[in-house]
Amino acid sequence: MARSAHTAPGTAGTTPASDAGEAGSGGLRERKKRATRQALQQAAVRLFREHGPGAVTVEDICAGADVSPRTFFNYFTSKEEVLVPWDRDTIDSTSTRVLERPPEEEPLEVARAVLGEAIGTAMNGPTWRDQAVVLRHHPELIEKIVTSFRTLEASLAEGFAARLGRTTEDVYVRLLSATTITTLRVSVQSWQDSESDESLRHYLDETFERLRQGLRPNELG
Amino acid sequence: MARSAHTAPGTAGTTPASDAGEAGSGGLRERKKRATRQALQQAAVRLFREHGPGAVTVEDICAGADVSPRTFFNYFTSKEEVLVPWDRDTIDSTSTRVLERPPEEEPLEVARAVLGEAIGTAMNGPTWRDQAVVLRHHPELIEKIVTSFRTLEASLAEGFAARLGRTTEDVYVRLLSATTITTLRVSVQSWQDSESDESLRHYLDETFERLRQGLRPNELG
DNA sequence: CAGATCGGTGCAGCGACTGCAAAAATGCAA
DNA sequence: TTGCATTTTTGCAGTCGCTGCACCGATCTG
Repeated sequence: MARSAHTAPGTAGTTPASDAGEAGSGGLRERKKRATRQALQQAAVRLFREHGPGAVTVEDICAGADVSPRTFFNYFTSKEEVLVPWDRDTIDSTSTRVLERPPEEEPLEVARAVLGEAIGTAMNGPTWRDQAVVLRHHPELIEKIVTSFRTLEASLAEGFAARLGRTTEDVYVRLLSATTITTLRVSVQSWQDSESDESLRHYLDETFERLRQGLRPNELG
Repeated sequence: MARSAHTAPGTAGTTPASDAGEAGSGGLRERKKRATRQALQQAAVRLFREHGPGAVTVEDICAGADVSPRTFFNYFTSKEEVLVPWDRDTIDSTSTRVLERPPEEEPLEVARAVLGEAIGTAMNGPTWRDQAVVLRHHPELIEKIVTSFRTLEASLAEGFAARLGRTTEDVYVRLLSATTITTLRVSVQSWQDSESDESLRHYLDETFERLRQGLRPNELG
């Protein structure tokens, strides 16, 4: 979510001098918070996968994670938010990653690279596989987490605005950000639906190449 | 909504031999249903605009439309669905409109024409202006009606699949449908946000031209 | 160890949304 | 007009997502 309504126990200040690493850094509180969040997410995704999201209540999830139902909403603003594949760090770093790409690189190429990284990071998360299964079997849920796509889009737009010397309200910046995020969505979905074992990379390459050619119906498949 | 969960009093069978016109055609039932639906929508949009969507309950809306609260959900599946700018007819006809475009026309051009018609129809609706105001002041609500964009996208995809001799699962068909819907969204939003009195048509032309050029950062603005 | 801070919890409540079955409105034909 | 079938409206009761608030206990800081 863009700006969460809660005090959002997790997000206030990043740990001081935190190595961008992964180990159990930070104080005891930090670690416990991470543990709680992860427990909730894993319990939720597992239950979603087993019984279908509609049949799982927040109460069930919290029972599975061994916390109070009230606590769930200290971490997620909605039941379905546990399915969001990228975390705040990924989203925030997106705008700077756009800036760090080689200056001569074309915008489309920048987007492909940066979004490729983002989804790659997501795929390394502990719940990616289950999240993907759930979303594939219940495509309606994608609508519920569309907000997370928009925050990524916004971060991307920030990066492009800075990179191109324009504003985030600029039509070209908006169009670029919005269509490439959409392209990411299409790529992931096509990849998930495919029986073949083509890599996601393959789909990303195809879709972005199509975009680059102005969506003309030409040669390939 | 794609398939509404309800018996959906409105949608079962279109009036037999209904002229695609607009007058109060059909039997008494048909007319009353249309009236009820419109009363609900107008009351809702007006209240949303006056007090903000968060401060308006379904009960309020139904009081304004003089029907039982239960009835609201016979017509809309969620409170926010009253903000959807296109109706079922528009969505359904989209796929055939795609097929009816001149055969030599390029896909992008087809999309621009068909979506331009769709949004044009929407703008002629009695609640368009207020809907636009509400959505402009409360962009979060767009997420709530994203499903309606997806149904339009699906209809578009059907048309392109037929037109191009491919399937709706084809990556190119998906990409084409998804990105052009996104482009429509960007155009409308930019148009709404602009102070100038450029026509929506102007924004549609610019964004689709950008798309056609492979989203390259060139000359213009 | 004392006080400040912060996450976890219970509670009480609002409001969206649903299924069900009775009631009212409408359509149709005798 | 009357009777019957069909469709829409309504009330009711209930589930569940989600929130504000106030309290408690764990953690941190000095």
